Amino acid sequence: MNRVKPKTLPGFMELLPEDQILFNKMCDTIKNVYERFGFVPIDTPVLEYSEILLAKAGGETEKQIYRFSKGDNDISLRFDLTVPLARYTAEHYDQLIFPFKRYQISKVYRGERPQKGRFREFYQCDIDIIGNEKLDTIYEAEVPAVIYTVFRELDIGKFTIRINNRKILNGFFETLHTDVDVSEILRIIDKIDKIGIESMKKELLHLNIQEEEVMKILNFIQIQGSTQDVLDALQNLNGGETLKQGIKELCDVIQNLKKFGVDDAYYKIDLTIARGLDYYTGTVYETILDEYPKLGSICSGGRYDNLSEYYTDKVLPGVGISIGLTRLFSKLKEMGILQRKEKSLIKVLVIPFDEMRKSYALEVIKELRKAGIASDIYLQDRGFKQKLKYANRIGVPYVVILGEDEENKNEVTLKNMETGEQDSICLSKLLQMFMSEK
RNA sequence: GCGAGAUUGGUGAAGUGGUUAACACGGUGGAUUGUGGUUCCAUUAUUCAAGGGUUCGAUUCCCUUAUCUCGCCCCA
Repeated sequence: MNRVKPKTLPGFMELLPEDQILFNKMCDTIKNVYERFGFVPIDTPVLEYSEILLAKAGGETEKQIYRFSKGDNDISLRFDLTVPLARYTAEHYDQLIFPFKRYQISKVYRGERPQKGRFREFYQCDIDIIGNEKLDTIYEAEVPAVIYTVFRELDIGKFTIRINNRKILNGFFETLHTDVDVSEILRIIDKIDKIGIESMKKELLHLNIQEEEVMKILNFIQIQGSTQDVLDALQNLNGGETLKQGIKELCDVIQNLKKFGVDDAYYKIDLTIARGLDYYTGTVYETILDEYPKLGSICSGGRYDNLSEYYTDKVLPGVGISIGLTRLFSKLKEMGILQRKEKSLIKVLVIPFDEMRKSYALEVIKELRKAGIASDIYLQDRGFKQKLKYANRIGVPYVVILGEDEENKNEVTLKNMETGEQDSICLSKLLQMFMSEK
């Protein structure tokens, strides 16, 4: 036999059941909050025509996309959920109800070099709110309100939603005397947390920006303090319409955040947030865990003016955000923030003592399941010790033992696996106990 | 795409130019067949990524290839 060594592709996360249970719980929490805020679910194909995904033709995207042909079709794996959403919205425009609030939790694929905390297959948990021609700016505050609720409920420690506005950045850079492309500068500014202010200064000078202008940039992005301090400082800046507009939007968002009930300890204005994706045109967000800033952004997004411009004439402004769940989960695991271990989801395991007891045991499990109690039955013919050992390993809290005595008396023995206590009771009492516990 | 390092069983790993490759975890079986998580015993890699070379002899030295990890780029 020529055996193939079992192995998974690098950059593809695979979990053991106990971790998968944890992962799914996080997923459920996120989904639950999304739905509570009125987002409807959609699902799009993993594969799309390459021309759809590459319509925008950003250089990086093309390099990282998984692309292949099958017959005459040029096909690619989706690398995010926003581009498929753009296509979806354009394609089903006439059947959608706007503002269209949808969420999607799905896997995406990026063919890049895997590294720590970067995956080639990972889950994104997206929400977007898309308007038909117009979208009120108050939605730019609702999105962080959703994120605030999600991370509060995930209970993974104190976090900060950092907020900025691309119009402020663009408006500010208009006032500079330089030919350098704004996106070049933004890219460097975005890296400040990673490389520090000195390296950033060097890189800016390296772009042939005058020292005087570089100092202006540094002074600008170092505007800090309380939300009110930053807003005041911004009001004092000289600039054109774009800057003014950006500042107004930022003020609105901050005010509305309060109305949505977001605790002001959980967000702050951060002028260094730029976001690489160039489709953002207004408010942008990034979220970090306060205790683990090195982890980087666990969730980011922003406002865009025209989602589907490559697919339709309709103007569809929107705002959205995405949680990179796979990375978040793997980091949280690595740092030991997630611990609760459950190897199994069942409440009770039914163990027939011997072969003769199987039909009685099946009778009992049928009733448990009918009553909606998550339960399982051990059906392998092995020693009784082995059966209990199995129960112990899967971590089930209760075991129901069925032997000759029990069957004769029409009872069951319920054993608490933690304390070791056990008691013989009748079936209806057993059902009652678990039903009331639910 | 560029740069650096690694590659020993199911996992974490120690190790050496020379007859049987530590140790730990995990797995399996057992310690008077109606009671598990502890303990004890047994067992668990003819083989050190693949191919070639040096050598009496290589898992250990050299070369090539492959793979992986970590940076850069970019990003969740």
